[in-house]
Amino acid sequence: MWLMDSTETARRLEALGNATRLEIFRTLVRAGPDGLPVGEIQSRTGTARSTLSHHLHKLIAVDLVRQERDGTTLYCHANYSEMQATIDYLTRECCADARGRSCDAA
Amino acid sequence: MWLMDSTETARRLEALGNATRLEIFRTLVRAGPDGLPVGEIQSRTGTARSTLSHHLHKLIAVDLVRQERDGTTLYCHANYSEMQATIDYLTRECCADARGRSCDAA
DNA sequence: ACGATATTCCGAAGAATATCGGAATATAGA
DNA sequence: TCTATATTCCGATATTCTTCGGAATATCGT
Repeated sequence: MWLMDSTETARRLEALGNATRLEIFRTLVRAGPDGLPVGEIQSRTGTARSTLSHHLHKLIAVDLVRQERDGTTLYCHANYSEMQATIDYLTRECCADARGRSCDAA
Repeated sequence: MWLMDSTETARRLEALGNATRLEIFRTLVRAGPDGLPVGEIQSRTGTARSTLSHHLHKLIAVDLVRQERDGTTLYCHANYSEMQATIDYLTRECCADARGRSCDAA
């Protein structure tokens, strides 16, 4: 099993650490594996098209979102497994002390 | 049980979404509940004092870190329960689709 | 090829961030 | 009170981010 490193995690948290992008990502996650066209994200979140494109690219750059073209429309999907890997990192590295005691067990 | 909201989560992810701050936070988490003096974090992470102070305040502002004075030294502690609440938010809102299916179950 | 639709790229303005060295502040001990 | 130590605040710079409107690009159906 591949374990994420600190730098990559920071890059992903930075990507999610913006209210607009977190909302975009949540929208994609809720949409399920089939994803959503960019235009649909646009109308659901009310983000300007160019701004949305910019934010999507930030999420794509850290592999939390993927795009797939179908004709003229681009479908965006949340990358569930990479998101899970990120959460796993946080649980493992940011939630347990040196003795491996988890913070929710305290 | 209090559930975090999207805005607060974004603010926390932004705080952790910087390689230097993530390293600082990890250092505090590993140190355990007793925490560490600022000077100790400084020598462990090699961050310049003023920079470290700046970053610590960002973490404190989102309640992921707490400080407590003992004489001339300030002890910093990771706030485990708020970190856990943040991870819970991610698991709940960013890792399960509309039917509540979790991404690690896929 | 043309028109309609979907999306991205360009350029730009303003705001926020990361980082540092050095000055200022607070506390303890002699 | 004086000195030493611990930490924060100040000011400054270079970089990056957010956001937008409009132009450019890609694809489809006719």
